Amino acid sequence: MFVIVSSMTPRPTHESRRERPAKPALSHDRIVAAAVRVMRTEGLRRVTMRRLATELDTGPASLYVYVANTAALHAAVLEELLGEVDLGPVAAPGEWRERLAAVLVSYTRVLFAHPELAHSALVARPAGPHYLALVEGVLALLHEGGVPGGQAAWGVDVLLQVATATAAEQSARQDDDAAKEEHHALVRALAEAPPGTHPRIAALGDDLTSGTPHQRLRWIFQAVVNGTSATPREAT
Amino acid sequence: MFVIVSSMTPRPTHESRRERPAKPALSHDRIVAAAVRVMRTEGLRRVTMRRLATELDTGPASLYVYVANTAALHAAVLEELLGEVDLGPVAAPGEWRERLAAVLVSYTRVLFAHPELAHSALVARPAGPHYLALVEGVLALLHEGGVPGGQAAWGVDVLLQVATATAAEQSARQDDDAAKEEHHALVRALAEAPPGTHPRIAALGDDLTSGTPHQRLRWIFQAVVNGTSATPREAT
DNA sequence: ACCTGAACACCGTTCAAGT
DNA sequence: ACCTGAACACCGTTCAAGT
Repeated sequence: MFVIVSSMTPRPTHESRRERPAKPALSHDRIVAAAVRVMRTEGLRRVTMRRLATELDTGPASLYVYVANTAALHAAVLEELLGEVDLGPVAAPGEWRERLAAVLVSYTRVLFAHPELAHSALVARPAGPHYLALVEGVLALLHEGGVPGGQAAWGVDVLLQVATATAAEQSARQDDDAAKEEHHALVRALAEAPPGTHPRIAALGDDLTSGTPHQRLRWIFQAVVNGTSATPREAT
Repeated sequence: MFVIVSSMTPRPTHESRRERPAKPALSHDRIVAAAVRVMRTEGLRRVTMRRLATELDTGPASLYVYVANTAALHAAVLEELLGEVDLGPVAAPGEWRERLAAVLVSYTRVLFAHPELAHSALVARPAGPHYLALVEGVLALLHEGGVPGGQAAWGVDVLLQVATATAAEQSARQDDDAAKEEHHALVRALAEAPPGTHPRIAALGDDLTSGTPHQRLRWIFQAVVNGTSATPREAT
């Protein structure tokens, strides 16, 4: 029995590494996996080179062999998370507009779950397989809806941008007290704008800030899809 | 003559302050003014509590009497900069769509000049007079164009959001080598996507990344205005 | 009330030196 | 080639103590 156990234990390559299990080699994948882990447990704010170095039991300088900088690290985390977007509606039956909205809502839901990530997604667009699959899915649905190619090509960008920006905004408010206060200040400023100098703001009143985030998001998707579908590229 | 000069020199209130001119008292305005100064000369990245404290010849803790945190500071800088947006087209003659596009282009131009600010503008919407004036101007033009109030109320948000996000993205690429490389990676990934799995991306090819930033921006504004104008709120 | 020194708890990134 | 220690040059924010 002793013999069997002994034969199952991998012999360390170097005598000097006998004490603990050999430290697994660093790699881009291992760093990103650690980053996702830290983000889920401590938030993206803690996904720093130094924190990750600690997590991987090394020094911060070592990470620069595999990751160019902090922004690239965050982009890689986003690409990983994008795997959670439900692209099922692309191939499902039903009205194309409804299915497109469903995909975009799924995308925003993923970002909502990770507020700070949405913020970084606005600047650092990922270029990985999950992002490409999302773009392909949106394009397929616009194509099915008869949207001309040139318009779809530019429209997909706007749709994802609007979805990302909305998620970044809403979710920042969700768990940041200062952001919440800032939003209240805007609502108040809009409500108190003098009709003399701000007739349109006064005329619209509460309407400017009406609706739930979900209602607004649905309308925004509809409006951008309609605009994309109806606006020829040569118009300008 | 000696007497005259002497009488023109303001007597210091306290003997102990005689040596140098009295340090002017801190205030929100003085802090924001210093922040704008530092941003123009060193970039928003240097607009930190500590840098500003140095600039104002005090310690970082002192600033917290007037500014809640760094995000609020950046929002105040943005509000200040928004004073540069040209709202002339609002009251000028001409086609309303053209004038609306002109206002939005002016807005993005201001943000383009200060890349990092655009980024922060996506999260921290200012609530100051310059921002209100911009919202009022956009609403006035949508009203002139016969866009129903409810749609204009929600549309103004989308228009400013899309303008801000585009500025943040384009301008980040403008002066950040890493961001430039990231964009190239995306262009490459789109160009190399296999037609088998990504038929729509392959079909559109270069079209996905075609056009100058200005051309794309013009089309985006047109499309969002068209969508806002054509999409009733009860649709969803 | 306003201001501050000092401290706490962190950052990103580079580079020469090691294996 | 890969990895690292150590250093450089910074951060935001709080709090007890002073004026």
